[in-house]
Parts: sequence; structure tokens; C-alpha cells
Amino acid sequence: MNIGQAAKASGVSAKMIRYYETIELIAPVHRTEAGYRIYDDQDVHALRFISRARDLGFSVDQMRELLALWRDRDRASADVKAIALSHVEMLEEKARALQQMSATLKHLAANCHGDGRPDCPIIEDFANIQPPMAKSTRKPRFGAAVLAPAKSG
Amino acid sequence: MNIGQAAKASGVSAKMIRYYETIELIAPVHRTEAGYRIYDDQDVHALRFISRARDLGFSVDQMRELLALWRDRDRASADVKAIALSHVEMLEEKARALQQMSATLKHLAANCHGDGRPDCPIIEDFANIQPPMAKSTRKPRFGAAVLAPAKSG
DNA sequence: GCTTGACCTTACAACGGTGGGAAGCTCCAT
DNA sequence: ATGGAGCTTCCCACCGTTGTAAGGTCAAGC
Repeated sequence: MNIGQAAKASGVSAKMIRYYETIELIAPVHRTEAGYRIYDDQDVHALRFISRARDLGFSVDQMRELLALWRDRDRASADVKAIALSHVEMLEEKARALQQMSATLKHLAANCHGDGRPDCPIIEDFANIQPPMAKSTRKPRFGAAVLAPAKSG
Repeated sequence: MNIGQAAKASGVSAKMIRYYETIELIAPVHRTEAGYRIYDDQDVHALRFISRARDLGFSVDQMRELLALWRDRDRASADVKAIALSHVEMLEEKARALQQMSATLKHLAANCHGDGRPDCPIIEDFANIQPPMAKSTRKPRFGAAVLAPAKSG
């Protein structure tokens, strides 16, 4: 099976399959004499595993752990559960943070006339806030990395 | 006021202030003869505006719009409100997606013994799912970009 | 056998936003 | 005059993914 077919069968783009190989998330596969990568069902199986984990928001590093556990027949399910649950916490914290931002913005928007008048509490809030806390005590900021439009799929 | 003082007063790091200048999010400021950037209260005001908008998850491009509206005294508050509300929708969609992931994972974890036995529905789910949909119909994936740990302060 | 087009290969750059560091200059206090 | 803190520019790294360029290969049709 060529990389293109493996990509279709697994849901991971050929581009990303090669990338995952270079960062050693997956092992190099066999090649034809011409240098084409060849994938068998087991390889595709692992790629589907990766696709699913990415869909659930696991980072590449976390996938490394999960793949190791998957391949280890003697792993304790407790190990897997621990990773999953800590990931759940992270997901929920991010979700809460996004909702907090949303609530703040909604509150500001609710007090905005939304007509032609220039008075706007949103702008005023942005412009008139107190100086931020000192760096060491500020909360982490969820910026564009968190909010960037998801492009792949 | 030097860049360092402006950074402290605004909550935007000196590094990022320079970066925002290069991408023309903010205009170049005056310099001393030696080339040091000088910031006045108005500049710091704008930087605080930016800091606040970043905290609320606005992208640099969105900040460009907001800053333009802020500087335009005749802007309609409706414009600002529209940007804010569309941003609210985006935030909520992201939050929902994260919660969906979390729910799926929790469901899987709930059915995992979490003991020494190797059987684990989490891993099994990852390994045995159906082949993903064709590329064109797949949902956007919220990957590491969305979930990356927030590092800045 | 030759052409065409789809597919493969590698290598490099870009995105967004931020941090890190080097090499050199300037300012201020001692 | 010297030291150190702070400034300058410049380049590099991260993450995950996509795009593109320049070339090799395969299979089909003529």
C-alpha cells in the first residue's frame, strides 16, 4: 500500500504521515526499490489510532505515551486511564477559560447600544482597564494559539 | 518612557511590543538620538488596549480591526458589537468542541477498570474505530494548536 | 517505445505568537 | 573609568500543518 492509500485509509494526510515518521512518532516503514514507502494493515491501524487521538485533542507527546501503552501488551489499564483523565482535566480547564472570555465579551456587548452612536462599552473597557498585574502574578493568556481557526480535517 | 517601562505599564512584553511594531499592528514610535524607543501615555494606553484584547482571545487580525475602530471617533458602536459578538460565537464553538472531546474521553475512562489488567476501552476505542470519513466530509479537528499549553503571562 | 498524468520522493518555507539568546551600543551610578 | 542594567537588531526555536518546487516512478494508452 502506497502512502496515498494509507493516508486515505487512515485519515492522516500523506504529508503528516511523513512528518510523524521524521519526528519518530511512528517507525520508518519498508520501501520499494524505488524508495516508495509501503504500508500494511498494521501500519494503517496505528495511523488510525493516531488520527483518533488527534481528534480527541491529544498532543504529539501524549500520543507517544499512548502508542507506547498500546503496543505494550502488559500495560496496566490504570496507566492509560490516568493519561486520559489528566487530559480530560486539561480540556475542561481550556473550555472554562473560553467560556469565561465569552461571558466577559457578552456582558460588554449587552451594554453596547449597537447603533450609530460612538459610545461603546466594549471599546471603553479595552481602553480604560487598570494596569495589568505584575508579570509573575498574571494568569496565563489564551491567545491565538488556542483560538486559531482549525484548518485541518 | 523606555520600552521596558512601557512593557511593565502595559503588560505587553518588550519583545512583543517590538514584534507588534514590525507587523504594523502599532505605529513606530519616536526614538531618542541613540535609537531608543520612547513611549508616552497614549502609546501605553494603546498597548493596554492590546493586552486586554489578547486576554480576551482576539487574534492579531481582529485587534487590527478593533484598534482601527478605537482610533476612529466616528466609528459606529454597531461595528464593534458585531466583531465582539462574532468572536463570542467562535469562543463558544471552541468551548463546545473541547467539552465534546472531554465527554468522549470521560465516557471511555469510566468504562476502564483502571487496575493492573491490560484491558482498556480507551485504547480499544483508539485502535478499533471505523475508518474515518472521506477527507471532504470530515469535521475540523481541534488539535495541538487549540490545546497547546498557554505559556505566556 | 513514448507520452501523459498521477503519484511518489526530498527539501524548504510559511503560518501565528512568543521566548531565548548573541553581539553590540547607551545610559546612569558609583 | 568601570560595571551593569537596559536598549538595539538579528536570527533561531517551538508546535502542527500546509504549500510548493524540482525531480523520480509507475501504469495506462497510443
